[in-house]
Amino acid sequence: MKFVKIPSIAITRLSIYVRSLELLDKKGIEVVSSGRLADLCGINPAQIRKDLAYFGQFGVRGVGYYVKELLFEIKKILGLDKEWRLGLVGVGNLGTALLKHTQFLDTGYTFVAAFDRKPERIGTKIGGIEVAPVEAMNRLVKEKGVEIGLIAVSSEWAQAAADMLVKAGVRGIMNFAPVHLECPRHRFIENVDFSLKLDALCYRLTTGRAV
Amino acid sequence: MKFVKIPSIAITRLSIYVRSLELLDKKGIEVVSSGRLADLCGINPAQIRKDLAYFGQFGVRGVGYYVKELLFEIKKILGLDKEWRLGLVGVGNLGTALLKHTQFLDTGYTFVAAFDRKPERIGTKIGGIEVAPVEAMNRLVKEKGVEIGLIAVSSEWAQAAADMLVKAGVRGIMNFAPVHLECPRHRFIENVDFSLKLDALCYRLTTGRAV
DNA sequence: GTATGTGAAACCGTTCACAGCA
DNA sequence: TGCTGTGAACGGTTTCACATAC
Repeated sequence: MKFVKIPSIAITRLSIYVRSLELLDKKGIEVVSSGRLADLCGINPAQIRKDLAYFGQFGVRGVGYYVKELLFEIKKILGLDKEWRLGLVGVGNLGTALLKHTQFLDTGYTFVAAFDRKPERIGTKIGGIEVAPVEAMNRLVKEKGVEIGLIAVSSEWAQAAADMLVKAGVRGIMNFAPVHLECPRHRFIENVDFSLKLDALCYRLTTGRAV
Repeated sequence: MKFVKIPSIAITRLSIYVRSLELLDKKGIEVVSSGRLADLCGINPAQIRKDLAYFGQFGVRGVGYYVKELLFEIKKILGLDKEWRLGLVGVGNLGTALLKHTQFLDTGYTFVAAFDRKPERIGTKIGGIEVAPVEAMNRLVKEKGVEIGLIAVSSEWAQAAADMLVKAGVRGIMNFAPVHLECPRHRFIENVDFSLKLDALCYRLTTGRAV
């Protein structure tokens, strides 16, 4: 077994391939070359072959890749061959939108719990999930099997929310607050920070640079 | 004048510096070294100095950077020394959350228009903005001076929304739909794609790799 | 013939280390 | 002395080009 370092961005690209492959599969297309897939994703064909090579040999020389097979393999690599249970912290505007975001339903993600600090929100039902007080987090995370926590609270409370999730045993966190969070080793945080993206857009519009 | 290529990620880091500098400024701290700022942002000090060096010399050797001055300069570089007018396309769950997201108010962004296809949503007022039909886009973009368009429609409609915005004269687009959009030259698109981030999180949780 | 898989080269971004200056 | 500004070294990612296999 060879140990090669896998660029973290390669993982993101695998997700992009999954999207295009699902589209091809829906159209009934059975075989795809790295060149064709590259066009669909806007990525260099050699890049695609290299990304796949990190994990094995999935293609047939002179032919290409079988769509269903490759889709299955990439999903297995990413861990998308199971259902993931999500817990939400912060049922404000964004949190509510996430709970109601039914598009999660076709992909392997399901909300199983939602938490908030504010008493007036406790007990309300949004997207079929009853909002619980943060004090119930330890218990509910275990009961419902929450594996990934989504943080949709204000910047000031985001770190506290992360700490509570970690303490309750959650190992993966998606943070929507525009702030850098700390977490212990073997816990993972991904940040979704759209104000950074807005700023980048302003820079581009101001300078005309393609960045 | 020297032409050096500026890494696009450097622009994102400038936004991060702005956040930390605003915090320092609020605390009344007047001078900061690259080392101290590096600690706050979780970034290498040499990286910070290099990022700033792309745009000029803002520090004082032996002293550091004057917080207010550096803040002013970086904001000018990013184009954040003005108010930016936003237009929203798609007033569903996410779109509604964005309109109500009052945190935009303290940063230089303001929503001035919102559009939707669905007749039942037209005319409703959300976050002080009246929802208009997409047919009114050409007129309203000019009237209200929309500079940046936010796309919060489903994947199927995202490209159509982008085309309409571009046709109406919008040069910058933030796309929240999980799909790759095409646009003409000198138009800029930034994608906020949290399903890619979720997938990356699953990979990390599955493999235990820090990526 | 055609498309994959992969070493090697090119490219780009980060970090080091120190010269330059207050 | 202390910290910035920056050329050079380093490390990682992307692209090329071709051997390999169907």
